[in-house]
Amino acid sequence: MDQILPASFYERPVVEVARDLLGKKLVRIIDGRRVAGMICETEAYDGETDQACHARVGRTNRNSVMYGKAGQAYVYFTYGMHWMLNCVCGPLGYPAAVLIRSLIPLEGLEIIAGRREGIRQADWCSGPARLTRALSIERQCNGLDVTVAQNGLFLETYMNIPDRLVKSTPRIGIQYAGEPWVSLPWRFVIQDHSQISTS
DNA sequence: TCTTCGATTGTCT
DNA sequence: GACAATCGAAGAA
Repeated sequence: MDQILPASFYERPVVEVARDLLGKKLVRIIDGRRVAGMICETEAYDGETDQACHARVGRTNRNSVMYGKAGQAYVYFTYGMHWMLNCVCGPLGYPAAVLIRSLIPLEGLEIIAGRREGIRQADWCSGPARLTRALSIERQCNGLDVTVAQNGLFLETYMNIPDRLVKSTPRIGIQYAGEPWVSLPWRFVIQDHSQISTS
């Protein structure tokens, strides 16, 4: 049986957590029903020194959740229309989070289909703003504890992804950050996920 | 108060 | 491949 990831999972260096989040299941309860997908792409954002991280400007009202306890959702609005989902990591008071960039839909497909009408299934959750749209994740999810089921947003164990199937690359959309931040291999993707079998 | 711009996406050429 | 959409956060004035 799949288990909810505990706070201790997130209380580690954010780059490690980003790697280990691959193959986990993101679960959202919508109208009492499970809607879920396997995480296949993540990015790590690490502290105030990381010039790509929102915390580079220090603590603000927007990014304050990142400074809080590991295992919370940091959900923010950008480009005037998109919501992004992150998981807060590391020790209390240290701003770090993992951006969830894509999912493979697994449960509640008919609900996702309704929310992503007219879009082909391969693109339902293949982007950070697409998956929040598909799973109905918006402002009200900011700060939620994702280590308990009662908030309707949590992560579960699912598959273990071996290193040979994990690819790391520079992060997307952060050209403004400058070196070394634009080049750090802090984006993780599952390579060729058709090869993976359930364990 | 005013200006700039973004951890993106969908549409149009 | 290029670009408009769209609005709140952050910083300057």
